[in-house]
Amino acid sequence: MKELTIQQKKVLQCIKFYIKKTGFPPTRADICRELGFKSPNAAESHLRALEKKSYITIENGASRGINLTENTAEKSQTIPVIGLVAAGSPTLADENIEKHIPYQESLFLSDFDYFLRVKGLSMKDAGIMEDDLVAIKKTSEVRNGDIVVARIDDEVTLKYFHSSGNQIKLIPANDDFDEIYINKETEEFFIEGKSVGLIREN
Amino acid sequence: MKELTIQQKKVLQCIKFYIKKTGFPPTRADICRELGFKSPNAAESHLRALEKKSYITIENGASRGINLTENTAEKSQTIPVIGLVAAGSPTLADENIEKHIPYQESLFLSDFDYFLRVKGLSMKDAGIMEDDLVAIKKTSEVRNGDIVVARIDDEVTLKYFHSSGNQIKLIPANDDFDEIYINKETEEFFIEGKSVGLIREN
DNA sequence: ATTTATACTGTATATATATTCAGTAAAATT
DNA sequence: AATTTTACTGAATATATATACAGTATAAAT
Repeated sequence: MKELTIQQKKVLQCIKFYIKKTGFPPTRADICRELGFKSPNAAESHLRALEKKSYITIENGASRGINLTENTAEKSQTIPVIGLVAAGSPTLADENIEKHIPYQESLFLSDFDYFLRVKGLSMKDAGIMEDDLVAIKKTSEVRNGDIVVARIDDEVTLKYFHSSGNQIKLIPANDDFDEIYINKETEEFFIEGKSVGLIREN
Repeated sequence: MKELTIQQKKVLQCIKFYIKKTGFPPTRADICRELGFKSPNAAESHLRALEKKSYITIENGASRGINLTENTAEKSQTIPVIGLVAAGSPTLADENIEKHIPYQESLFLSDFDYFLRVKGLSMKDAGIMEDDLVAIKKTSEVRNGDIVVARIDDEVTLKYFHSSGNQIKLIPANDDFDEIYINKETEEFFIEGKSVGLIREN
């Protein structure tokens, strides 16, 4: 997929927006109106450039005969799947994103920001198995008993959360693993988010 | 939403199909071609009827200015959630359907037919917990090791499947539960489908 | 019993629209 | 240094398209 110029991106965005708004693609004149061009040929040439780069197809002779390519058409929103990397927090940076999966609003009861790919079996008694995708909502407002994504010294982990006084307990759901105790005052600690759902692809 | 006549339904289907195929709505002439009308006014009148009944909106003067109404536009399909009822098989009959949840193709690796709401903890070591939604694909082609929905004497259960010779073993993933042995020849037994994924809403 | 909606054919036409041609100019590529 | 791509203006035009008008006929609603 060849890169688009800034203007070409604007035209493509304009087409997408127009379709979203009206349900049908724009004419050359419509594009000119939206983007301030004074000649329909300005739109025409951009369209042909977009066609050449395979972002759209054009049905010759048909009015509004613009069709967004499969890659170009906005599918239902997608949610990134992030690997649980030992070092570094789960960011939405490209290099951490495993893939995107289609997302439907109201898939879970709460909205969420990304899926975390689970490594290891430290939460197996909570029914969270290796390679499961845990839906994570980015928040630091968590309650005792929540399953949270916690970062301690650049290490990220998924555990039950329990706080009392200055002490935070991170509790695994597996007897083979140990509880982690953190002193709020002295130790660096951060809650990335909490689990609001789970998907397993098997 | 007023009822449509057979012809109006055909026209509406034609519009939907055309948009799916081409990415933009049909002209009056396109509709005539698709449905065999000889006058563009046949299409025009149907369109105005559909507009009157609020199935579409028409932007006057614009070519292909047809827009499917929110209700008319096909949303993502929904998948039924079925309770694991002790007696009786999970059918798609209305009385068994708990609710529908939005479905996105390619949510799981395989397609599937319904979600089964899990009762009990007989599969807890497989990470399947109470109230989880197991995505079930209706099939009787299962392999050893698959998690299957089996029906024995009108009782439905979710277990690991293992077959050897005339004997079928249904194995729970919980030491508190017993394995079930079935003789293919003598006992009535039926595989409803197999698990291809899981969703947990928490 | 009368009106309205459905379901078309057939003709006509104003205009909406794609598309070509002729230019200009700067930036990027070869 | 020469060519191609980008990024437009401006004018012209064939045709794609919506839409009105004149009919015919049957079914449904009031």
